[in-house]
Amino acid sequence: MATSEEILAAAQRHLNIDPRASMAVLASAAGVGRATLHRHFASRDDLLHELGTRSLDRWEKSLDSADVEGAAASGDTDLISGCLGGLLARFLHDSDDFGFALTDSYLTSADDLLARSDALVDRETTLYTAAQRAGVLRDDVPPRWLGHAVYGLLVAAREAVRDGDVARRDLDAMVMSTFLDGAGPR
Amino acid sequence: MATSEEILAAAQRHLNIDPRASMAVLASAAGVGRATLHRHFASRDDLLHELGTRSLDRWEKSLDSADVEGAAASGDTDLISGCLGGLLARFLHDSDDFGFALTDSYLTSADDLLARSDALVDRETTLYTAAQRAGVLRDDVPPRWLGHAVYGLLVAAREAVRDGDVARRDLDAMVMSTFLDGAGPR
DNA sequence: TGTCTATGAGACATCAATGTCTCATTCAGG
DNA sequence: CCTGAATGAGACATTGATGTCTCATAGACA
Repeated sequence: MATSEEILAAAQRHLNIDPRASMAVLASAAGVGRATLHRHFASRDDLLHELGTRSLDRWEKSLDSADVEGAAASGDTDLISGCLGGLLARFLHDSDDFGFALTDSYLTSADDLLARSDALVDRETTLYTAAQRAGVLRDDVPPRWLGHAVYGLLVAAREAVRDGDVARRDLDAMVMSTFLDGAGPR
Repeated sequence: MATSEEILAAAQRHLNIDPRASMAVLASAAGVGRATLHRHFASRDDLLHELGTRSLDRWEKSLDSADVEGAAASGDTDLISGCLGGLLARFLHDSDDFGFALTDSYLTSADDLLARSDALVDRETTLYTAAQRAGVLRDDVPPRWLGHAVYGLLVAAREAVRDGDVARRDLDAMVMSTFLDGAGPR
């Protein structure tokens, strides 16, 4: 008996390969009849919305776990620095599961998801701003650009692993180092 | 009388907003009847394939104009450095028009486009490898990772401008500086 | 064993998009 | 003013996906 969780997990896994998979494909990917899939999720939008929500849940949880607000308020260099590193590692870990959500336009389609996403961006921006003040990140660029850069590197990391150009175990350090120090000579 | 060029331009423009636009939508976006659109491009795949080809043409042209092979072969620090800067500026310029091709799965769908893309990646990797040897880029990461990082920053740049977080005129310098020096303190 | 629930298979209607075709109109060039 | 080519509007058949529904069955549990 397949639970909704198992179906979601299978759908997630398969959408990472083919983001446009039909309900029929997703059903068989979950080893479940199409009717059963519809019993768990009335429509494709329902399914996508649930996955989008969980993706945002992860994101939010990462911000919580890293105690973004605490680090930002402290103004402490080491604390902020560690917070950034932890956050990036969490993001990379999450993108293993929810990578497809990075570039696909699910989040853009639903207003409520979009609103939540904006709120999370704001929380994250708080940290970048504090990091700039504390001298952990450069302050000659808009803090939001730093957020975009992190996002871009997550996309890059996903593709790099997918293409086999970088081993997963090297990823965290490589992305963090590229983000902080860039690609210029050591 | 709309030329194929005008139709392609309109389609390109509109696909940057809505990558899933139907033929009917693309036709009216071009100010043209649906039948006329089909007279110019027999199928949607035809249209997408043509746009994908032109996107790759631009990419290839950028590599040509920057004389990637020449710079790589020279081994000269300044030459390679200038080549990299020029290349990045061209990429950013191209992404104004072909940005949708960055994340959408058109290139992945057609084998011939994919093959061309791979070949261009190889050419680009040549430059990164040479840049590492010449001390222009760090050599403690795989050269292909540098390619992915550039790609990721292009995606980031596109979103940053789209969201109004970075002015277009600041983009070239910001992306280049972020790529080379990272986000760490100045 | 008997019952009850969830399931899979599949039929069915619907819908949106695609690609083809026809026909009347328009418009440029002779 | 003609003529002919290109166009727009729209009809049409087809396809693929969606969502609903029915029914027989397998399996859990009393």
